[in-house]
Amino acid sequence: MLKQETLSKNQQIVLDYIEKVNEPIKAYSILHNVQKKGIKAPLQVYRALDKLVEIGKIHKIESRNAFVACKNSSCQLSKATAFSICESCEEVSEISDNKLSKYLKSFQDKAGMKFKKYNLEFFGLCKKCSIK
Amino acid sequence: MLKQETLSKNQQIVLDYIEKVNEPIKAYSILHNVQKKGIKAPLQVYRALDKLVEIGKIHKIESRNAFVACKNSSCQLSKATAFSICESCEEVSEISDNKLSKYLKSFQDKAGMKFKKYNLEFFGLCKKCSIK
DNA sequence: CTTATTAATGTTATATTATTACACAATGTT
DNA sequence: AACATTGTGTAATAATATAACATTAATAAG
Repeated sequence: MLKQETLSKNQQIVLDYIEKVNEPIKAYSILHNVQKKGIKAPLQVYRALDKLVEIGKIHKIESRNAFVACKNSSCQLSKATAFSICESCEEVSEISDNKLSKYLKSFQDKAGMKFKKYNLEFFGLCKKCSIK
Repeated sequence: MLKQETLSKNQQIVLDYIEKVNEPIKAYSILHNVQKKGIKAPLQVYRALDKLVEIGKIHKIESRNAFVACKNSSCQLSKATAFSICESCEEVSEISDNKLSKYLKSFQDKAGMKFKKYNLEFFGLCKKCSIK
């Protein structure tokens, strides 16, 4: 039985906006853009973001302090995320590669510890930027 | 020819402290602890941190906004980092696993893009915390 | 060795990101 | 209805990080 079918008002407003922009966006930028919808304070945004991250609807790009809509239906369960980030134009894409995620999900460290979650961020130059 | 054999005064002070504590530590905590050495302002710490990250002497744990000394001599070249993070006690260890790093260094996304850098953070419970 | 260039420092102020604390309202359960 | 859980609203503040500017130290080039 999957939980949390319905989002609250603020969660839905924030998610709608993040899905609309379709690229990583920062919390205070979200705030500015949803003020017309009645959200007034940072905390209202951060609370919505926390919940949306928790249920896998969005991800946080940790190295950029930015949030992006999830493109990968399986994230809601696995919390296993991978991104490519262009260091020139800051374009970010979510990587969904079965082989990679399989490999990382089953990874054990030298003490045999397994992990229930990971976040991987790759850095380089995207196609456009590498020909400039 | 390897560059940057010698660190500047502030860089050395900050690195010494980070190596001494031997666990992830935050910028303002570093600041408090090196004030007796004459470092007075956040920017002095951040500038040293930037340089130390750049030359691979320390790494930033992005999900925690914290910095830790590098345990892995090859990082200075590769900028390829992996950590395990205990979500209970916040213990962080740098993973050095040849197979993993080889796999990730050669990883290409679906467009064939290769990456010169990555950061991977695994989350779970460490040995101590998992038996509690 | 002196001039040019680059890297580092010192300092103040400020920007950006995120949380605490508290009162209250809506929703779901028993 | 009573209770627990989750979400909201608001103000204040904490924590993290950078901009701008003046100066000094280190390096390298002539």
